[in-house]
Amino acid sequence: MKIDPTKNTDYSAQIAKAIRDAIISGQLNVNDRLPSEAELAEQFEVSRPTVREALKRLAAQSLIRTQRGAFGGAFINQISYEEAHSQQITTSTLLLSMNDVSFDVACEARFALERSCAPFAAQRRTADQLATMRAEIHRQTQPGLSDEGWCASDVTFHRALVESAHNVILSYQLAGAVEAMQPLMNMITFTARNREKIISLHTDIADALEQRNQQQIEHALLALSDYTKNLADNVFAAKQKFKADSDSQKSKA
Amino acid sequence: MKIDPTKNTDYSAQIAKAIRDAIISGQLNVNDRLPSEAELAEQFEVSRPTVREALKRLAAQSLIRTQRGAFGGAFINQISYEEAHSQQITTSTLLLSMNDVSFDVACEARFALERSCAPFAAQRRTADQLATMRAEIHRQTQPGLSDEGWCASDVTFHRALVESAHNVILSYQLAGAVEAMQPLMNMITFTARNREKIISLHTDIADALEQRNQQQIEHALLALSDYTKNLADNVFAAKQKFKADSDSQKSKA
DNA sequence: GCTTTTTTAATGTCAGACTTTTAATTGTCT
DNA sequence: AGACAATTAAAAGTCTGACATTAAAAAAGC
Repeated sequence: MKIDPTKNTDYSAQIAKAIRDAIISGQLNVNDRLPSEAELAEQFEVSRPTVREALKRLAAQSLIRTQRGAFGGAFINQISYEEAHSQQITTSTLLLSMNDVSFDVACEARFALERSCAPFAAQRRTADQLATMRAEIHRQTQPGLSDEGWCASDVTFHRALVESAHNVILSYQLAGAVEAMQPLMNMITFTARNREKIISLHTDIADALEQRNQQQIEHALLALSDYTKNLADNVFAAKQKFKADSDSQKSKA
Repeated sequence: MKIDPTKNTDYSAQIAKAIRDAIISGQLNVNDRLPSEAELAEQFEVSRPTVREALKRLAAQSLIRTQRGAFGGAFINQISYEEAHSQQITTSTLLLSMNDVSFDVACEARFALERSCAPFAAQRRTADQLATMRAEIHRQTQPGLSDEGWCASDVTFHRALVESAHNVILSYQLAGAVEAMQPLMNMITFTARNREKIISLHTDIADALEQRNQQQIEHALLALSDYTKNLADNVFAAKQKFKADSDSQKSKA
């Protein structure tokens, strides 16, 4: 592994790439120890701070972990679902917030993805997940529930649905997608009447799941998607109207 | 923004987190310039190398880009779909390779996710995507096609299907998931007869899409999933048998 | 007014030192 | 011999101060 001084990227970026490639290609295995920073510096013919910058880049992607002290060093990290998940959420959240994705598109994607676990959820759901969903529906009916509490309960409900498919990959992908879209979803405040409607759709989903009726789950999810989109459209239209009104007020004054 | 010297994490990690949080919460906007490394060092009361390590962590996540020269510095990066996509693939690929996920689970997830775009694909597909799919099917019928060529064509085919849903979020999420699972898929080598069957299923999908028949698309995808799972089971069973045979050979000798 | 040169402010890199942490080793006592 | 304490060494973490390289802005020259 060598670096190219003529390339116009940082040494630290090149070194990070070299090590990353070695990990991905399997030359370095989980829990292997990298050479010490001093040794790496010698190997790559750069200074220790440069090596350290490279290692920090890898640490930021959870590719390595470091340990101080004798027999410490940098070790190849076994990436866990949790870590991968949280990284994915950070990335997706930023992507959405920085590229002003329309609510409709996000909402459509969110429920479409969730729909993909319906056939397996219908087959494999356990009493456990069903109980969680019923409990969350009950929480949602409480009149004093705050907006944050409502949203949190919503996430728990939908996560239970996803989990009931009993497929770790699906759970990982969907949980990431759903959670990343949460900030967008939070832009809507739900009135008591809105909540009532959503609770009824949630109940439909839970009932369908209990009866292992795939089609009905999908149908309810689609309805939920449409209803949420509609709600959002109204919210944004109202905002637009408010803005227009205040503008005309200003021009009068 | 200050850091806590009593905490037992690195200063560079703490600084990176502080800046990351400021970006996510919207205190720092796209294309804003961070203070220079020297100024940050002063603000956080650490040395410049420490600040640099923090910045490299952020750069590894494409949260910032740096520019040299006068009036250069670190700027908040607008993360693009492409970048987010490639990051996601790296993460997911590593996750899969390090946690020996069973082929069945991955395969199931892959086609299930793809299924989620069926209703929109049926509605919104254009001649463009259909043409791409037909072209790839044609390529797949060529007898001299290598294994790599086959897989590449497969990816292009399925990506066209996903794109035909015309939903950027779905495209982003699905492309990431599908691509991450490609290494697993590549573990199977397809015989001429296998290919024939898959081509016929691909044709079913393209036909269904042309007729805008959602149900048929989903049906074909499910069939493809089952067929692929079956193939994989046979491949692994054969490997197992081979291993058992060679083991008994050894014990005889 | 346009081009060229100079300045300047920033990142990129280096060398060397010191601090802190941590595990292995060695030593000591029971 | 085994348990506990002191020592040692190797490693990351941090700091200081310097120099190299870039690139934009400002100044100089035409």
